[in-house]
Amino acid sequence: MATPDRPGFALPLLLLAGFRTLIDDLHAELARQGHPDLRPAHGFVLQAVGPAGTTASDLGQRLGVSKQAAGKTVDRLVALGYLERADDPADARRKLVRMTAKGHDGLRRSAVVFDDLRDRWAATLGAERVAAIEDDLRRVVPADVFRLDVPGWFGG
Amino acid sequence: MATPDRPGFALPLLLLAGFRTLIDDLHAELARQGHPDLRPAHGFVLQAVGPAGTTASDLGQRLGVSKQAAGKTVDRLVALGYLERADDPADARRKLVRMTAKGHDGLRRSAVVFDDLRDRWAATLGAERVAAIEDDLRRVVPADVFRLDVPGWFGG
DNA sequence: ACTATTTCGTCAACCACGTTGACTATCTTA
DNA sequence: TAAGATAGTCAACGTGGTTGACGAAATAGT
Repeated sequence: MATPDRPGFALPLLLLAGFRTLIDDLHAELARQGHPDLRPAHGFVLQAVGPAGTTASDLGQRLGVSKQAAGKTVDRLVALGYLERADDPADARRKLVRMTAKGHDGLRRSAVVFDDLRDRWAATLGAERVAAIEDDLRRVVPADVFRLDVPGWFGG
Repeated sequence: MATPDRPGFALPLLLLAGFRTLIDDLHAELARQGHPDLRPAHGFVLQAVGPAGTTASDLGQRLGVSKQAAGKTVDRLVALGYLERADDPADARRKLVRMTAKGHDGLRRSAVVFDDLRDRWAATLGAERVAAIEDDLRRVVPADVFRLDVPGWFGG
């Protein structure tokens, strides 16, 4: 991870490397646990769909992409068995997007693995330094970079 | 940036958000400074090409992608005027990939902007906390996640 | 020196993920 | 009821990646 002589280059590179390390470890473990075709982007999507379900347009807004892009991603997740579509009885235009049992399983396992990876970081760095990284990043990241604040997540 | 109740989800999200914030700010500023069509991926590529130039195969290895993917990316950057190809007099198979003056300019400006953004983080968090984030991430990221350690970067 | 192997670049086909524009069907509102 | 906003979809396209195949050129091994 040697970086150029300029100090500013290291920070983005290290943030990306940290993210990629976590994601790579997550998906290696998920593949072992029966979810080999879950891709990095899918976790965000499942999370944005939420336990209550959504529509493609709303999903696009939550993820910050167009409704068409969201629709195509839903297509893929449906083909993989993680999501399903259903008609909205109250609005014939709408198609509700819901997680299947497989979707819930994948998301639940992701959460467990992420907790585990965070513990591993805490074992190396100390719990307070991991918390400090999170606190610092929260202070420096605009509140609207991601709007994945779907209430009720894993609340049970 | 509210995240699910599970603690482990916040860390990857915040690392990604931090990275994206820096990259978005960088490219907004680069667009203002005459490089509107420089994309996030291009900075990594220019950096991997280095002042001495490379070949597409070597570039692919440095970036961890196939030589074909590297070749296509070079095509795009050549079309944009950031890179140029030249025959290797010592090996007729090889085609040297070099940065143009525009390429050097873009990379130099990127470094300046990144330094500036890091200073802005230091103004908010304190210089020692930014340094602590970098140190912590270095300890937890495997050494081979990125091999962009091209010697001599911005050394002159 | 000649064959065998490796390496470099490229072509083709494909996939994931994103974009914009256009269009139909449906719901809302004035 | 006519007009307008919204949901989903189709098509075309761009970008960044993949694998497989292939010719041309360099290198290794008799």
